[in-house]
Amino acid sequence: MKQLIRTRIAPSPTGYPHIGTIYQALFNFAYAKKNTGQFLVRIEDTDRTRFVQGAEEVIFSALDWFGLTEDESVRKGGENKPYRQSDRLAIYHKHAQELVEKDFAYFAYYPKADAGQKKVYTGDVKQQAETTETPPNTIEEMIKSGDWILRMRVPKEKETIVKDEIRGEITFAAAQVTEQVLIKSDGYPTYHLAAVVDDHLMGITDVVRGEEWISSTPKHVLLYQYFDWEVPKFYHTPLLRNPDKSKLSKRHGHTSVTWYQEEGYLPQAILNFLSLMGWTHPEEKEIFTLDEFMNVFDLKDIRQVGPIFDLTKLTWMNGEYIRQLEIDILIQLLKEYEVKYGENKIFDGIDDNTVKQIASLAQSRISTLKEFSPLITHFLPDSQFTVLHEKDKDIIVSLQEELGKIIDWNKDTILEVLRGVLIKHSIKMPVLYTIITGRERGLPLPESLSILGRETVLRKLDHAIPI
RNA sequence: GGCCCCAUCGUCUAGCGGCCUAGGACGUCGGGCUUUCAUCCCGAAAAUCGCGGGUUCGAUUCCCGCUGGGGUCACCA
Repeated sequence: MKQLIRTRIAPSPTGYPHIGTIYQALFNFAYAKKNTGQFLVRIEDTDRTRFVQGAEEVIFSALDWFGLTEDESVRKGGENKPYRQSDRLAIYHKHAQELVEKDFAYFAYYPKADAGQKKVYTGDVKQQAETTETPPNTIEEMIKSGDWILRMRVPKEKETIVKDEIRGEITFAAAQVTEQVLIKSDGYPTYHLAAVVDDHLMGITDVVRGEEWISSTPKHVLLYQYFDWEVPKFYHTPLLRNPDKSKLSKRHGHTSVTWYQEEGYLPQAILNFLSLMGWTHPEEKEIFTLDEFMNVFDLKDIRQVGPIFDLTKLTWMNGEYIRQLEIDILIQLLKEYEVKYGENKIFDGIDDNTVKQIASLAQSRISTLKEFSPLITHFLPDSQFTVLHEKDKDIIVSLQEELGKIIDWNKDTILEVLRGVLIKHSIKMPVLYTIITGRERGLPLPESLSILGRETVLRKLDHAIPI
């Protein structure tokens, strides 16, 4: 019988939701769901100095936005609760105590003054400060004192072999594995202890996480051995990169999910794009749904090269998704977007039928929801047709006269009139387009004028007084 | 610096010893359609497969070295 697959992501509530977290969530979610397993979310808030109020909620709403909804978590509950590490302190203490008793961990003296110091790399690991104090006997005593931490022991001679399902076996010499702090002086566990304990207790079978964790995996393997627990399968995915090839960061790229929302990207497009970072569809398809992805993908096929996150290609893909949308859905999305992020109340005072026509014209011309509003400004009731130069006055007059003669007001009759004006004044369409709309590109003119309606167009032309 | 991971067009990538005079996509450039722009269609440029050694009848594909890039060496995750 096949073992039930359980995966997880373990984000820290330290700020906005990171696109890298979504990248991990995608693979974890897809792999679990593909195997009718479960995908859980555990909140790793053991570093209270970096804790950000409200960050937890934003993580969940981001997951919902992408449709990567978990089976178990703080908000969903589940058999393995609690799912927030700060609520599991007693569990970590109990297991840490077990390690102390088995002599797999020891107390090290670290006066409070040293707390929070980032070690400057010197080649030596400073294991503990000089002291004549007697070490504590239990975790409890340690926390009470506040000057001690708990470190794991690492066998001096033995090398540790880590099996990565994507990269194969990786061997680490003992000297490379530091005697990692397990419990900090404030009683909170470090990631290493907490993650191992939780992954085991929560029945995680497959750990899918970023490449940055490879070098600390031997510590984790050692801990599993100390506890005499089965080691889960590890998959280390490549890291998303900035254009300068460094690990994707705020400084050089866009890492916040919020940013993508504000820019008008669609979650399906982002997911599709992300899935192509380090993975290829067997038929080399570029556009596919999350369902299709789950069907055909395999964690083992993930490449090991850190891909550069190319916004240009994402934008193209987003445009593809927008073009595929049913027009009513697109309108719905545009409306929601404008309510949340828009500045112009572009949909006010425009009836549904008109909105539909405008949206249809815009659909092939926008790549993000954000691009819609600037494209249609000339439809706004108080917008004005622009005339930049006195020399164009004659053209405006011709337009007024000729358009005024139209009996059956539609895009074809309008186009015919416009053509006549072009010939009369010996100008080309781009010139006329700019005279009328004040811009060089945008929605097609005959259609736009047709939608605006004869009265409005003539009125606007009236107001188009040369400066 | 030690250790670990990695290395095909500018970018995302296909390739898993001969089908490769290296394929696709984005982007770029040119053309067509056309009422501006876009969509759409057609075409082009773009990788001496990082370099050097092997192994082999034969290497982009296997091995080694070098170089380059990335990650990691916290009482952060």
